[in-house]
Amino acid sequence: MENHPYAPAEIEPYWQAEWQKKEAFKVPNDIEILKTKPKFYVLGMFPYTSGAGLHMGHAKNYVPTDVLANFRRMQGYHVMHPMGWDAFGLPTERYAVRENEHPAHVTKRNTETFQQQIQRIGLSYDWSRKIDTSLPEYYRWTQWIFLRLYENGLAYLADVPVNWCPALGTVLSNEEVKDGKYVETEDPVERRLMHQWMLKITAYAERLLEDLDLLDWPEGLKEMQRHWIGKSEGADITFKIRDSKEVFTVFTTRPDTLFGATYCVLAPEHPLVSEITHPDAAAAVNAYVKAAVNKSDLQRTDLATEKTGVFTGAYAIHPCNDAPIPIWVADYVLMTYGTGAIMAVPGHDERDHEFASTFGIPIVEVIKGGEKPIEEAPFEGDGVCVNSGFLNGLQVAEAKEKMIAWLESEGKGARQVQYRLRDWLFSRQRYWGEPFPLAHLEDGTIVQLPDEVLPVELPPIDAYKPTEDGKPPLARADAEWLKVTLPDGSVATRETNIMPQWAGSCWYYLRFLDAHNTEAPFDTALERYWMPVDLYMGGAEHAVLHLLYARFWHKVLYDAKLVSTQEPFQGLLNQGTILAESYQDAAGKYYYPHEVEQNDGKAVAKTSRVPLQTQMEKMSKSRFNVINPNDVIDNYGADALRLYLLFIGPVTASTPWQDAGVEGVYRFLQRVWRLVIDEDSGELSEKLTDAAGTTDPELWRELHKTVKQVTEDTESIDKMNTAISQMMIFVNTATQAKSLSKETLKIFLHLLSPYAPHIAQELWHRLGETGFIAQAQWPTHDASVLTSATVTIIAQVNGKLRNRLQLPAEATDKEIEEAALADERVQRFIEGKPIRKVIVVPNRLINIVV
RNA sequence: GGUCGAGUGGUGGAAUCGGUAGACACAACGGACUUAAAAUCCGUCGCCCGUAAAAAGGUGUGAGGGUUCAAGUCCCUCCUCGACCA
Repeated sequence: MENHPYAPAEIEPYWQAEWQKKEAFKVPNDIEILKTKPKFYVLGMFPYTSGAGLHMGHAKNYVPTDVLANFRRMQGYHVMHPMGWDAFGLPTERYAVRENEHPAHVTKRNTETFQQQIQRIGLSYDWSRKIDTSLPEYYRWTQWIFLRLYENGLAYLADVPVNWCPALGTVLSNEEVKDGKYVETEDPVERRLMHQWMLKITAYAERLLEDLDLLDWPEGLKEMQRHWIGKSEGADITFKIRDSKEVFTVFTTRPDTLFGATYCVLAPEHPLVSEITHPDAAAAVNAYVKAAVNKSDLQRTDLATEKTGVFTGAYAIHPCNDAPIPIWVADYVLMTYGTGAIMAVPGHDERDHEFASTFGIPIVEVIKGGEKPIEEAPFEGDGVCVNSGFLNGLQVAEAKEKMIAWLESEGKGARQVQYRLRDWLFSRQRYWGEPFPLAHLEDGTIVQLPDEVLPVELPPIDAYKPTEDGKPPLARADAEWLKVTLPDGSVATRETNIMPQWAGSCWYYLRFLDAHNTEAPFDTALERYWMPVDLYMGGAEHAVLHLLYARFWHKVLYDAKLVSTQEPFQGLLNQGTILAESYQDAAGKYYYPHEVEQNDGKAVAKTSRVPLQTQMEKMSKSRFNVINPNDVIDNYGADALRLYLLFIGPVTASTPWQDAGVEGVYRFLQRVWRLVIDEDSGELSEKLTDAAGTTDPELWRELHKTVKQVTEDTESIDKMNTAISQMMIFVNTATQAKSLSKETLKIFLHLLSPYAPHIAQELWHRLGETGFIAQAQWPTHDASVLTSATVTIIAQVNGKLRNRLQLPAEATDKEIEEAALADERVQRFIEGKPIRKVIVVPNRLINIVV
């Protein structure tokens, strides 16, 4: 009977408590002490603290970052590795309304649960730096940074069409709306013009684009950001309108096709529409404009949908040949992109071609090179200009330049750069968010509140919904809060919008550096020491928006000389998602695994016996396939959870969860345990000796091989799975050894410690060491131990493996060739045929071509 | 529809600069131990052919073609899946 087996449930809570009590992972805030060592800042994206608690995706993010933090710490770095809560936001507010609780109470409970769950994983956070974006001591500085944006003219009010959800009484972002419904509740969403705060992120478009080159990010991710910013170069072209003084401007990336423009289109929202529409067409145009307003941008621009539009009865004048071209109104042109008007070239643009075909508008070929006649299909490729006056015979690139030069000289247009990126809609009509530090004077002027009065705290209100007259929930606050006396004695009304959920996460990585500063958002010297973040890791769902918003704020802070780096996140990785089997019936209804049984290899529902489809999908509550990290810890311990998450594949790969795989790493940990502890007695294993590690050269060599590989694989982050493989190989070898040097074992425990900190610490302690192995020095490998006297040379004939030869490491090419030719098996395949060529790859192989 | 990424045993995945395909695990199977089971330990484990058992051989990284002494890796065409954008 084993009386003293590996028992993670006993050792893990003990060491977690010790680490916390002795503040093992606390980093000093004293800049003089910090300067004595190099720094490493590793950050996992902080969680949104919903009531659902920690899920496997969080663990898949926080475990690898923790391994890296442990590793760098042991290598002698000061490591910034903090954790906090993204706590403002709509889900919490909705939950609070449902349960009739204050969102602050809900948040407090949720964050406590999160912290408890995270701590059970044994992550080495410096908890003294914990932040919560919904606490006044934090959002005071979010407001403070907003004022810096405001002062620089980067925040403004505008009437913009927004996604308005009447049921929720709030504006939603485009990401929250799909098919005209709020993604979470399926409540219908309509388009509405509203007075909203906007942030001028477009002013930074070029830098946000260019500075991507400075970053060590995966190329695909940079590409996504570039695409989102969407820079296109072309020209603005001004069109006159026949029988009118009005003109309108279009943006085009294809000025070379101007001669092919056979109609123009104004967006339904374009201010000129009502001005120029011919009285005969007014009724049809008005009706069309009204209908278009409620469609989403996606509905309007989708290539698959039928093109619609109406003719205004008005004509534009072609800038080159004064030909009249009809002006239409169509909803595939958006007011929010470019100028809200286009010149349509059906011969060389897919949408224009479809539209022209539908409405019988002429299609003119101006670039030669299409495979089909221009009436059948548009040609968007490169070619030679035709039917284009002074452009005839030119290639597209030359024609663009010549046309732009001509437009500029004639005063009819100009070179122009256009971005797809829009300004950022920055206000919400909700409660649970940061109030704006602004107020409105009676005459309509907006004034910023002085820094000294921050934070503007959220007032208590009786209901978290808009007022009857459509004002945001904060307008329900009492007069004492709503009225504010300014330094000059005048009285103003507070802004009652709040900031969106993104605001708090735009700068939290800076607050961690100096989390309790009451004088400033952070100390400048600390910022200069720690920034930039060396590795930022999070889910791919944040690849665009969060990262773009945070980069934007950071650049504003940089311009205000508040931070020292152009970019916040030097390194970045997206961890892969965890997949799990899900079960669905023909109607699309999901079933929990415990409701399913296997029948002849096919899944069926236990009660109804209906056949089910089995598929690998991302773990999520709605798919009924979630495995809770805390359940895994209950059964196997945190070290097994950590190892398993890393062992199933590269950190960045999406991999399926398999319960059996956890058993595998659990067995590995048991083998590690048995290397040190005799399970019968609970004492140290009798195999352990005080002899030097070198007394077992074979194991000593395997150890050094392991040191080398674990160091390299951990450093590269994405190879932590093979680091664990090598540790397994070492443990398998050590298990078979008759005796085991404590020296060897202790070196191994260093390697294991970042990955499985609890067991490493416990065994370290049992071996008589004091203190924390997590604070010990990372071992280095001795290259001379790894070199060996003989090497295995692969002998190939015509590229096919025929034998393996053991040869002295210093054998010359000539000697290798002789040995290979003398080999019996090799000879059998040469069979006296003439040798045409011999290739020798040093220390690796020889290939004989016959 | 476009852009990017990926397809390797029954499964998750290894494989440096093009140089031993399948490391390490899981599952499965066989054996030892046990009254029995679990646990543990030892062994087998791509496919084909072959054998009493081996050895030897052939073939094999989604499909087809190419470059090379040598291709999972490089190039071309196609298929499938995923992510992002429209």
